[in-house]
Amino acid sequence: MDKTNWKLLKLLEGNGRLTYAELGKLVHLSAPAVAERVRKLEESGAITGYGAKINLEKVGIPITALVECQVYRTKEREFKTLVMSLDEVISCHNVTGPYAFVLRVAVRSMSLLDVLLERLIDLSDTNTMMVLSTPVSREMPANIEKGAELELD
Amino acid sequence: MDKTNWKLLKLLEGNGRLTYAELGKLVHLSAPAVAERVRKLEESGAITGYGAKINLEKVGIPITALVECQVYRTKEREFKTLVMSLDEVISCHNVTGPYAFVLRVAVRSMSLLDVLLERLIDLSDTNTMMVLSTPVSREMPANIEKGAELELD
DNA sequence: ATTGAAATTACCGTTGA
DNA sequence: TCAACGGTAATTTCAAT
Repeated sequence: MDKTNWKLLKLLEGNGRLTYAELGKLVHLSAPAVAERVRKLEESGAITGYGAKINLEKVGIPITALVECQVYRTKEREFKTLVMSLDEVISCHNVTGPYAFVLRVAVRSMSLLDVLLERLIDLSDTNTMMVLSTPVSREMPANIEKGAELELD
Repeated sequence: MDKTNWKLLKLLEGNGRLTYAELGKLVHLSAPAVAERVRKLEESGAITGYGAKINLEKVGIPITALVECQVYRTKEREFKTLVMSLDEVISCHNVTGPYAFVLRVAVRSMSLLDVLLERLIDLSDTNTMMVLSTPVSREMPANIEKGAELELD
């Protein structure tokens, strides 16, 4: 995990379709050298895949909310199952503290949010925060180079 | 925004490197037809780009936390500026409710989390939840097809 | 179907442990 | 001396048109 690999990760995070030749230009390496590094990053699980970035507003899903869920003691497993089955749940974090789960949900309309919350309320006490804007959104921290000359993996 | 476009979005979300030919097979369309659809999705801003998916643990960043920040009335702008400058902040949502901002942060060590929280505390009251696991994480809702034959864009 | 580009392979040189 | 890494070049595959 040297500085070059961090650069590659950051470059691929920003544009997952850069070619090895292009990456090579940017990190001052040959295409095969880059290919080998990327292959190892993929093999080690550091890179788990490549995906399109989607603007939910532009596809007709204008509403997103954060939902904190204080799950009833006996309903933990049931809750997890429910959450994983709900299409509208974009992310679900299991966290420390009284609110065991924090969900990010995306819906077409407030009425759909309503029915969603109804289902969650059967198994938990919820606290809902509507997302007004998202000034920061990325896959990994910026400027790792600063503290990083570590031996990893 | 017909059913085929939803399928394309979902396929590209899962694998941003699928070729037009491969996509064509999966949605029963010719490669050029798919290319044209994807081009329009990109042009309209529905697809904003393509990126690598990164496993933070595997790259030596094992700790992530959610931080709710109740920003002091007079410090809103200053807070936003600070947050956008912090490398460790992966996402920042501006939300309704007393906690104006919810951050997701990723760090190498608890001591780094400590210094990060120190800086936030100057401008806000914070509540920190350590992320134990993330059972769900995706870019867009699953199974949009259900309610969706809408005319969008 | 053709053209061009990118991925991959093979081979060799350098370096550092 | 050997293992790891990078460069060059040739080949093959494959995607875009």
